[in-house]
Amino acid sequence: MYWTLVASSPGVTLEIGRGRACRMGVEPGTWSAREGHERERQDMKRQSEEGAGKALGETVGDEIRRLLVDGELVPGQRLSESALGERLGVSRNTLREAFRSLAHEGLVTHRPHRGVFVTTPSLASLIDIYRLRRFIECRALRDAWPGHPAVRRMREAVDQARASREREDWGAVGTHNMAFHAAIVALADSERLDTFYRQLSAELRLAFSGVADPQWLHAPYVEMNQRVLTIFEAGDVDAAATLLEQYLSQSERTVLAAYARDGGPDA
Amino acid sequence: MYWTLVASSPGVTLEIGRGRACRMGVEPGTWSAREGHERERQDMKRQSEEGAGKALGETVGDEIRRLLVDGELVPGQRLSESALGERLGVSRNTLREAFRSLAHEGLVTHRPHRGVFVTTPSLASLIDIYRLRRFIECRALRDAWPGHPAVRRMREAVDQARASREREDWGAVGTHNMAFHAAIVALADSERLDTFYRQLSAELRLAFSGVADPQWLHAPYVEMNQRVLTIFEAGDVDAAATLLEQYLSQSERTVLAAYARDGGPDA
DNA sequence: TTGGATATTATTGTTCAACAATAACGGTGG
DNA sequence: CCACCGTTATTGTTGAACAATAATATCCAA
Repeated sequence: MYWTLVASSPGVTLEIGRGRACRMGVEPGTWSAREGHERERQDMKRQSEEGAGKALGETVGDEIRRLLVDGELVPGQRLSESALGERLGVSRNTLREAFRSLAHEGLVTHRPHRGVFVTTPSLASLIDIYRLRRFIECRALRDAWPGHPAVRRMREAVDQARASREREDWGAVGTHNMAFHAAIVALADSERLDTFYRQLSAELRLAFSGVADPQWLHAPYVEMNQRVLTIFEAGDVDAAATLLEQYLSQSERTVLAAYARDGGPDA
Repeated sequence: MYWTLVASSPGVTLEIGRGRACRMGVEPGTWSAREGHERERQDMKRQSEEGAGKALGETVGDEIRRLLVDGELVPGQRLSESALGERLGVSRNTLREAFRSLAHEGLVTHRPHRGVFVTTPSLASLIDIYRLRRFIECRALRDAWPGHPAVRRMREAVDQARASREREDWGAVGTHNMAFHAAIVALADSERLDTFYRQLSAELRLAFSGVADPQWLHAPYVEMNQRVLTIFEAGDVDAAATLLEQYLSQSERTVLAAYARDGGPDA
């Protein structure tokens, strides 16, 4: 059966329905690397080929996100369109599209005619982010259903953080700690809230990247996460939420102090 | 005083400091209209000239946002790059950059190789949005300081909504009602939360646009806003928050019913 | 007629080259 | 030290071109 297509106001068309299924045959096109950074450039292409229907622009965005959390790009850095485009093997236009997404997430800051810069979190940003974390996480924990699937994610995050601490892999400890909090937010069962929280995390991570001493930033909280989880699983959600709030306030003080010392305005 | 520029890893440069101020002389370039939609095209250009350093791409995004809230673009519509670009007088590349921002806000949905569509809010989205509204607004109201400047915005929104109701301008009633709720969120004094809520509002507005009968969607809530405000100003924040929660739940039921009737899957 | 495979077409994805516009830089002269 | 011009590198934007793909139309056989 076929449905008809109804045109409307100029510049737009209204899709009513669609026809039958279609074939999916794909023949990967050849791609020639030129000079320098060939590995990364091929990675981009391959990822885009394997990724199910994802546009190259989005793949580039993911790659830049990775460079950010890996600390290869540090706050304050200017991202030159031509140079970064060359490095990633994409054109300026494609890169600019990726920049727009990243700017919307707050990871980079777009200053017209001046360029795109890795966002330097301000003291006000940190305070704002921590206020929101208390706002969101505590409420999510308090209202949670103890049997929620995300509880399992909380448990896994704590275990993995502990394992990473044994290996003294402080970066991984930070990652798993953050996963613990993301799981708390997931208790609220809101897709939009999860997305929002992911942005907050990414921005917070930027602030961490400037701190000289990641061990003290992450290690102490493994046990605190464990305690929150234990109390929560015991069924005393109010106590768990209260503890979480104290915990977040303490974390905030630590981060603010470290920021003032290492990652301040003189990045 | 001049600071030096320090280069780092390939593809990026690190800006340490900057030189002196610079002149701002601007000579507006000529721009030739060709055929059709000349008014809109010139509007874009003029706005971009007047706007302080805003890139044309962002101006285009704002324009599309306007078309969306004005109902000129309805959910489900496909936005052709060439046609819409022609209509707005911008190139495809510029338009695509604007699309990326809009997609990130959830206003449009990007389906690779298929095009950009005005987002059709699902039932699940509406439920999610309303849950978040209760989550955010009630807490913001409960924790608010009664002397907060946003209280004045709440009052103004109620007054303007009432005035618009007299004129039977239901679209404006909806706008001011939403401004009332945005003001409530502003009580929390969080820049990020405000941005997030703005997105939720925009998405909700999309859902409204498909509803046939805007009067019943907006008119009843003018008085409820008034009551919430009165109780809040009287100092009983808990009662105000409780009333707001009931109010939001009722609104949700109304919207869901209207959605199921008018704006359902058969858009 | 039905169903499935193949060709066609319109659109998106991406690159490239070119130019306009601008901010930063360097110098000059007071 | 400051204000006033050129220079220059970068971003902003365009248009054309081509590749890649989804949707459509065509065809052929059962």
